Amino acid sequence: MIRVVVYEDNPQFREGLTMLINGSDGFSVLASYKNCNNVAEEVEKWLPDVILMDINMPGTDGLEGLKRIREVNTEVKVLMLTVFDDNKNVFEALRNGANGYLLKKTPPAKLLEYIQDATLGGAPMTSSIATQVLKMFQIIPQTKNKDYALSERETEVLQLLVDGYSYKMIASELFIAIDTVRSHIKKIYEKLHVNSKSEAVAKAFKDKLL
Amino acid sequence: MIRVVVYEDNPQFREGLTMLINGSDGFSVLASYKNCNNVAEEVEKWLPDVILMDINMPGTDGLEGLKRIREVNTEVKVLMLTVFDDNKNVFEALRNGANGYLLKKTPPAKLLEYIQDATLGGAPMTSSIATQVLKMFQIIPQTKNKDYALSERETEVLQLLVDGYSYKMIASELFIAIDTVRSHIKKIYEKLHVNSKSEAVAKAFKDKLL
DNA sequence: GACAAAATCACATAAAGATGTTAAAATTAT
DNA sequence: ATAATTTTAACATCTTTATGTGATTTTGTC
Repeated sequence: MIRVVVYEDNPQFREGLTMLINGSDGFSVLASYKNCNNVAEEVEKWLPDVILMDINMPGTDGLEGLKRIREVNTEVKVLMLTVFDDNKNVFEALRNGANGYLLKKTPPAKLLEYIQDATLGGAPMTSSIATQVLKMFQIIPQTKNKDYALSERETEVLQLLVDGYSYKMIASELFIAIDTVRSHIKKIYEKLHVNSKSEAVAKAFKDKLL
Repeated sequence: MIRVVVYEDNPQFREGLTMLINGSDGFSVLASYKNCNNVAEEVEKWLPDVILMDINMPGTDGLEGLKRIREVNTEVKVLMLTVFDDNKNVFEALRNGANGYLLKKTPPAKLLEYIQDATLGGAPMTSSIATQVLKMFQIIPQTKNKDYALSERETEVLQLLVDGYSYKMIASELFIAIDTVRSHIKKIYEKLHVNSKSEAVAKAFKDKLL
């Protein structure tokens, strides 16, 4: 039995969802609420398998509700429901640990399937949402990770430079003489084609060297 | 009729896929290949709706094949097939425009469903893959953009520091005295709570200040 | 106009960093 | 085993940076 809690402000839609789910074998609505004002306590009380969460609700909305849920429960599957596929909300929801993102126009049979899918570890999404998600990935620039062939020790020293250590601090951290630190850094500068600490640090960030 | 092209080096699996798809109503395999060596021409020749693409193949592998496909065709749906859910490959594939990612152990009925799902704009993924994808989103840090209330001039100076300028260079770049540069930088350090150039640079990157 | 914040500049000094040269151990690769 | 690379280290020197203190000039705001 898949146990569901519903958050949806529209009474008609809330009732419709409840009837659909309760009327289906293997599904049961434990409770339904019209906002997320007390979502943390409610989730801890019911311990549902799946939460259907409307995005747009008066009072505490779905995104905020999701955050509060994840503070107390990382297991429950949360499916976001929305009328529009708003790019920003999709991203924000997934970043905050939503398990799926569905448009409200999803047909009843599909909805049940999606709920089950979520309990099995899937990430059910309306296809228009899925398309958006895939596009987001393509926006993310590739980690170039240029290879400057830094040795292990050099990488270690660079890491400390990035962390704001002085030569003296690096020396004591690595139990080597300060002149050795100089040697390493000189070599690092050669390899990175820079000639100052801050340039090396900037390059480390830009090229995601660490 | 959903028109499919298959790339898979294992003859048994390739034949199995072909028979499954051809034996199903509404699906048809146009061609199947054991590597991606000529993937661009093949895709342009067949213009399939969906491509099933094995990741691990001798010669040109699936990831490289995907890239070549996207250079000539952004419409065809490409579903990656793999034995293991290797995090790195998943990310790389989605970044390069894959439409879905399936484990080879996917049951035949599900596979057909996934193929159809892809043609409808979905992003079919085996649930273990979907979980990984969702986790990736959570790794992406929110753009905090902390506000240290740097003045316009200070921001300008910080930018030059990040670009590796020395005090002297900044002075000549901004047509001010080097002591003025010192003043600004002292103020910047106060505001950022740091006390060296490289720390300021690191902080600028970390907090996406520029 | 008064006031506050920002930008400008100067002088001094101690600390940190950059650079060159040289070279011995230790480790790794061939 | 020999060569190549890496890691270690010392010494000298010059430049840059960090920090303090104080002051004048702009600029924007009430």
